[in-house]
Amino acid sequence: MARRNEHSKAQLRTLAIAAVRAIVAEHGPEKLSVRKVAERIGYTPGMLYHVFACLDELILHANAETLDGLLQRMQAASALPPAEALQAMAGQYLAMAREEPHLWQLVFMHRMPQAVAVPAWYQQRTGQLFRLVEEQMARLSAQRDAAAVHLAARTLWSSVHGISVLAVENKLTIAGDVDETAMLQSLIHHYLTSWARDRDQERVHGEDA
Amino acid sequence: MARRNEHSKAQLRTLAIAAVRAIVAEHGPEKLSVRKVAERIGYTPGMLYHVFACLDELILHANAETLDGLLQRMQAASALPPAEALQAMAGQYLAMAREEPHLWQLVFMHRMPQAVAVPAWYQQRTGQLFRLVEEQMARLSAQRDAAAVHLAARTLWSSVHGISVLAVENKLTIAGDVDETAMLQSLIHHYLTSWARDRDQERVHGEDA
DNA sequence: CTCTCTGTTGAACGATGTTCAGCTGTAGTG
DNA sequence: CACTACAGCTGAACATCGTTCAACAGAGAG
Repeated sequence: MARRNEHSKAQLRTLAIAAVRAIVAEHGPEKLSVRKVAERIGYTPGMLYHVFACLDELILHANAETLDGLLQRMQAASALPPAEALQAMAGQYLAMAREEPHLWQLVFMHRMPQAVAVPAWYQQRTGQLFRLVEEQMARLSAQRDAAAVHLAARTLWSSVHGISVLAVENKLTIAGDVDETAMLQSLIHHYLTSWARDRDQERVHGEDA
Repeated sequence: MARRNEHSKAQLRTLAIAAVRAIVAEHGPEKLSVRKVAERIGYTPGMLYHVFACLDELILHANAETLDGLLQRMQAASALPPAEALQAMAGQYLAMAREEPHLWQLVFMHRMPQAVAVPAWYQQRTGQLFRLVEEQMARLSAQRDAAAVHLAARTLWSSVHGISVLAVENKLTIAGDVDETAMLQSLIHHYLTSWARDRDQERVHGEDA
């Protein structure tokens, strides 16, 4: 039974990643297991450890594909005028989260085991997401310095993230329906309106009205 | 060895919840297990199932205490002028997340098993958090209708949540340091500035600049 | 045709959440 | 004070999990 040589190492990786995504998309992240992945691609669990260091690495690769999908859709929106582009990007984030809630739950919930750093190839993806937002913020207010754009982009995108997480996990349905799309629009509209107007915001702290 | 009767059911619950919080605070959420909780309070794992339905219920109670702590600190801030109050509330959120990162990770990461609803007594807590924010938003713009306040409060607090989650999980340290306090201040300042000014925002969608 | 090497297996390990028959102390009854 | 009945708790068991690794078997080289 050993030494089948039906697939190359690269093929096995691709197969395994696809299996992870299929299992999670169909049955949710909590049903994912090494054994189920192996069974789905017709191998034994042990094999996966010749191709991935551990389950976390496999999950990270599956999540990278999800992020790549978002990156693509965000890039498609980046040609619009900045405020519209950011609205569209956030809309794509929410749309993807609604289309494949389980795959996004996998992205959100996954944590590296105890102080083990996220690999560079993965950080590069999340970095790119922020960069796309930064680009639009810079277009919106050209005279702002890089640090201000950096801060504002992270602020805005973390906020979009927060709304999307709670939406995907149905933690907003408490006490009446909420329209997540309206929340994202409200967030971006108001944040950008004030941010673009006010050039010295980084020195302003919350005093009084 | 059976039938010790040293503690009442209520005492056992309190002991177990405290044990969960101690284990998580010391070693992180991933080190939590029914067996460790039982060992810490000098009982066997089986006992816990006479007092809680499952591990998730125990975790939910531990998380409720964390939320209660935040509620208290937020309530203390609610006497300030609205904009300051919201800044202070968000500051408390971040402060608590930094003081007890592991306990907050437990709050953030916990999911109910597959479409099982969060119990009412827990939803009440998260509802209260939103309500405290709503109150301040209402104070800020009295002529806004309830639906607009509802939406804005959820938008703002979900955003605060997003920034705090990413801060606790160190997912913002990608490509240079970020000051989460500055992010929260920026978010609240700009969102409120525009929201309080613009009374017809709910009909405004992201058109062009 | 044989040897070597390597891809793959399958069994094992320790850990997890959860269940439950059964034991053993405590409380109530006579 | 003895006895019974019940309830609190145990401890072993089950199924599952990620991970490891000795051993095997098939492909390619000679």
